[in-house]
Amino acid sequence: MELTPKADFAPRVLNWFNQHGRKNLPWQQDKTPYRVWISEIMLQQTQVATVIPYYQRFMASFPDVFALAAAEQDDVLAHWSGLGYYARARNMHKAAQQLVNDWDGEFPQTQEGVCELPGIGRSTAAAILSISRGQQTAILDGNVKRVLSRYHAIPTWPGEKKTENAMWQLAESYMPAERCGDYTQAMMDLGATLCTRSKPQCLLCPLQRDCDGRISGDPTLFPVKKPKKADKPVKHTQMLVLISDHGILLEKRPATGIWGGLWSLPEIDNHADVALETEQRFPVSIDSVTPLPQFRHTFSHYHLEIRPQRLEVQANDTIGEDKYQWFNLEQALSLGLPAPVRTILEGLTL
DNA sequence: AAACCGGGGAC
DNA sequence: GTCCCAGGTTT
Repeated sequence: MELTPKADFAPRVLNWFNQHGRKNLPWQQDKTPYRVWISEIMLQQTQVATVIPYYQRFMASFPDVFALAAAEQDDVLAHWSGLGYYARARNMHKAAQQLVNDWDGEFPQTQEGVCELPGIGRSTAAAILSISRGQQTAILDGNVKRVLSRYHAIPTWPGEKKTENAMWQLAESYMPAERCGDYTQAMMDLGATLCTRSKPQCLLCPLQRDCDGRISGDPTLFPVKKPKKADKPVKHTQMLVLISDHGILLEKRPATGIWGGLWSLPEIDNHADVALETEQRFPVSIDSVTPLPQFRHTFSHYHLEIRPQRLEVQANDTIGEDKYQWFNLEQALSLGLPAPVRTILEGLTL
């Protein structure tokens, strides 16, 4: 995919930011890497209005990376309580300790370095470095993806690797050499306030005159939706867990096809009567039948709903066909088993 | 209920 | 490297 940058992009965005951008949010004062970092993590998951009080409480308790690193995890999580995504708070806490231990509490100077910290990827690293240090590193968050996919009427889903790569290239080519932090902030503001998912305000947009998405007549066609993955068909089966004095009965699968050559449990049609079918197929006498919990196993192109049935039986030590064999549980678990079969056997209490 | 979200982690 | 998930929110 090839996308050609257009002229005069950043100046228009920056000029719009001068007039309409937000400049008085708490994290826009004293823009240290630490303060910008915390704000970016909070803003990844939550809107500005909600974040503000959380941010202020957080900064009051953990004013710098040393305070955060020294804090108890429970205390950090308490300050996060209500924001959700607690893994991000745990990552932040871990990253703070990494910064103190490995970097004397200073953020690395390179994007790659910042990306080493847990919870910080390429885009968040770029936001931190551009806003706090004025470095020329481009972000590509949801806002920027929306702006770029509309401005260029990008016809493919941004989740595709090649689309995403092309968008990163565009993002970097538009990042100016001056006012890098303002530009990053401007792009986020543009996406959040004008170029919104629905009802974009094109008439107020500094990019309207050559925005291919607007010119197409319907900017909300972009970014194009994720292709509906024709949801996988669901198949159903019953697996027989025959248990006798000789162990558990396994069936060797044919060499080719699904689970080729593996030892599996005998299967019967989902609607078949378990006792009837079992007595027809196997020379056994059934003492009891117990349904085990049903569960789903997913393959690349379908789901398999498995209903395991446990049967206590009396039987001879051989079934009469080579492909069937009794194994004790330990032997069975040492075999090559399909994952769902292993799951069933591991959950068995004999 | 369906899309979306950045990063982590499995493969 | 690539794909998919966890754990949420917004539309």
